[in-house]
Formats: sequence, structure tokens, C-alpha cells
Amino acid sequence: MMVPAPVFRGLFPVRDYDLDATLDSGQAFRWVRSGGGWSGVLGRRAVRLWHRGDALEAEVWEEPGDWRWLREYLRVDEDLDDVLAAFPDDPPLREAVGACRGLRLLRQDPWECLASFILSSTKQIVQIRQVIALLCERYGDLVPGWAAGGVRAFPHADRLAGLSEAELRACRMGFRARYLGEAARRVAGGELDLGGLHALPLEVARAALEELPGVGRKIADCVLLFAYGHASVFPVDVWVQRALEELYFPRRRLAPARLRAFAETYFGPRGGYAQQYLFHYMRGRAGRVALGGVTVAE
DNA sequence: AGCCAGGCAGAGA
DNA sequence: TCTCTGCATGGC
Repeated sequence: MMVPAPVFRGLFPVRDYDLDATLDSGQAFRWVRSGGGWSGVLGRRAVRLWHRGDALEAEVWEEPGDWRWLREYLRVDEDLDDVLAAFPDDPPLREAVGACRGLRLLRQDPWECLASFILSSTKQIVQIRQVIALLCERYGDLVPGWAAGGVRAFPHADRLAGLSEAELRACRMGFRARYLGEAARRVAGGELDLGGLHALPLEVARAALEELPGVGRKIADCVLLFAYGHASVFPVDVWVQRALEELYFPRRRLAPARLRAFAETYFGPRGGYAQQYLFHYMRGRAGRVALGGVTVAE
């Protein structure tokens, strides 16, 4: 079987960019490790990425134009020093940043981001990946890529809007099927204008997202942070809640709303970045504890 | 074999 | 405002 060779190549100088941490930090769910790098699909473009010394290398199968679509997704022009300088200077955050310096936020497509996080509720990240992979395999358009027959794009809202709840449930998404279907119908029907949210103030955009069934504060905040670039937004999930309670409020129990209120003032205008470092730090630590459980007995 | 997962909605106090 | 519960599914 002939596997088409990528025909276009781009090189993007970067500093402090940890591609592995970034693409495997639970903000995007379709990147797969391959050939020492990563394979994924952005919009209708298949992309492979590698970290090469002081640059990121990209391969694509269609005319890339000025590459702006990729530079903006990866935020290669964002200066990490500026981001880190906006953090409060405290031991927990220093530790978290030290563990994965170079972790970045992406700038994702709003529909894919919204749909993905609707599917994320009470699911492990591995499972979210599986459900999304299945959804794409069944309902995504084929685009030129690393496989001979093409690779699957993320399904458009209007494609999913035409599916029955049973068809969605068959992608193993359980009770989230009703939520995803309804979101797809409202987006496809123009009732929710995702493009228009860019121009709206943060609170208005958040309220618009929370109108969707199955979308509460946490999922709305993930979309506002990961797709719309609202850098101060601080999504609080179970991991981040654990991190805040353990690192900032040991032996106290705060209601989620109070924890969020603390986080959004304390972590400042780039709080969303701080949140991502804490999230990744806690996940990595949990993994190491699980793996190293035997060797701890010294 | 259970516990729990990048939550949310609805009900009840 | 806060707490409790049901919800599908499957990894570990």
C-alpha cells in the first residue's frame, strides 16, 4: 500500500517549547505519537510535528500558505518569559513550572474544543481520546495525510447534528450523547454563533456557552481558555481542585466556588497558564507515584 | 474487583 | 448557597 509522502515542510524557531508536554497535557485529544514526533489534524489539514533542537518542524500534505494557521494553533510567537513573569512567585508554582517548563497553551478550533470537552465530563483522558477517535473515524471527512486512504478530520457540527442519539451513543460516549447532539444542532442551526463569541466580553461568552445543556462552568472555561485565548480563565477540575487544596489550603475544605474565586484573583492575568502547569504537574506526579510505588519503601 | 475519571443537572435543605 | 445523587463507560 502506498503511503503518500508529505510534500510541504515548515520550520519554526522556538525557545522554551516542550512539544511533548503541550500535546499530551489534556487540552487537545487527537495528537498521537509517531516517528519520534506527533501526528494530528487541524481543521482539514493533516500535520506531523517534531521538536528539532531550537525549532519545531512541521510536515503537511497540502499547500500550507503562510503557515499562520499553524503558528497560531501552536502559539509559537508567545513569549514564555512574559507568561511566567505574570505568575505569583510561590513554591508550589515554582515546583510545577520546574517540572515541565516549556508547556504551552494551544489555540484550538472552538467547535472541536467545545465538543471535546462536552465529552470529557467524568472521563479519563485516555477514554476521551478513544471516544473522539471513534467519532472522527465514523463521521469525520477524509483529508490527505499519512495514510493511503486519507485521515479523518474532526466532524463538523452539521454532520453531528443529523445523527440520532443512538448513533452518538454507539461511539461509547454514554449520557454525553444528548449533550453533544444538542450542541451540534444549536451550532449548526446558528442558534449559537461560535465565531461571534470572539468579539464578546468574557462573561457574556461564558454565559452563552453555559446555555448549552451539559456545559457548566468548568467546560465553558476550558473552551474560553483553550479556544478563545482568555488567558486569565482558570478551569477547576478534580485535579486542579486537589492541587489547590493540597498546595494552598492544606487540611481545609473549600467549596468549589470559593476555590475558583481565590484562583482567579491570586493567579493573575495569565492564570489559565498557571492552571495548566498545576494540572500537568499533578497528573505527572500521580503517574510517578503509581509507577514508583514499590521503590518508595526506603 | 472496585474505585474513579479535565462535570453537570436536578432536587432538597 | 451548599450538598447529594444519577448518569455510561472502561482504565487501572
